[in-house]
Amino acid sequence: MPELIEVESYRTAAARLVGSRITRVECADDRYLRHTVDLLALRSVLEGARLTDVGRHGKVMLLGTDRGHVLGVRFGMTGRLSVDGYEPITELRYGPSGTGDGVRRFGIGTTAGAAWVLDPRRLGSVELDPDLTVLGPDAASLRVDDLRPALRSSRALKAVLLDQQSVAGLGNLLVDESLWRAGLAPGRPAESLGAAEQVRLVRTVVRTVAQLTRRGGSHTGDLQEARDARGACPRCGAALAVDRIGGRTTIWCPGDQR
DNA sequence: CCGGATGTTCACCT
DNA sequence: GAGGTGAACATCCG
Repeated sequence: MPELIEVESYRTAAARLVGSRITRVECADDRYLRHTVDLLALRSVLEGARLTDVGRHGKVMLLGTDRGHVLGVRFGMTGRLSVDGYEPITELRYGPSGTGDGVRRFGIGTTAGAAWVLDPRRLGSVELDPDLTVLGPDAASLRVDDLRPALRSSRALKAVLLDQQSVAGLGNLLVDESLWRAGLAPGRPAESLGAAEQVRLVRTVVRTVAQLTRRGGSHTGDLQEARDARGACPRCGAALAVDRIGGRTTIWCPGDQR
């Protein structure tokens, strides 16, 4: 589930722990720790530290501590966050909705409560002091000047938008929805966009993220229903195309998107 | 049984 | 170097 919108809801839930002290760190499987030596090392760095802030960049949730270290949490496709039993998102399309121990991949206990990452497919990960310089500007506040360098590419427009190095936070659903709203074909070379199209694209991405956030998730787009049904374009009624672009299934309207 | 799924990474081609 | 493809990760669902 997690695209930027979902991770933002996790960030909000975790923010209630700000100011507390980390008392324990749990991780049953070291494979979940990326670029982080092991659980013992992570514990020595985090346990006893105070949680100073909870941030987010793209799809990465960032837990800041008073020791200067930051813990980055990625949720993969099926990761959810549970804070003292409260889950901002409980319905996951590609994973079970239960909270069994088998999916509790990573946990942080604090003086104010505990947070658990529930991730059946284990596609998420946790990383100490993640390198954020490899991520592009956050999609929620994207500006056309920030995206222009990435658009100077011969790759498919959709592939560029999915690349977290170009712009951080967009996933398959948000990209398809944004391109459909902007009337831009996903397979067009990114470099073929004119100045007006670039502006339209960025404006549409920002608006789409904001609107679907209010609606409650990346799956609440206008294209979603037709996407699930492989149906007709909600705008013009023509049959939607199903292609593979940027390595992902892509639903789009060849009539409306040019 | 098979294929695909809101993600990322890596090996291997062209 | 740039890009593309396919596999892998682990689980559920149609």
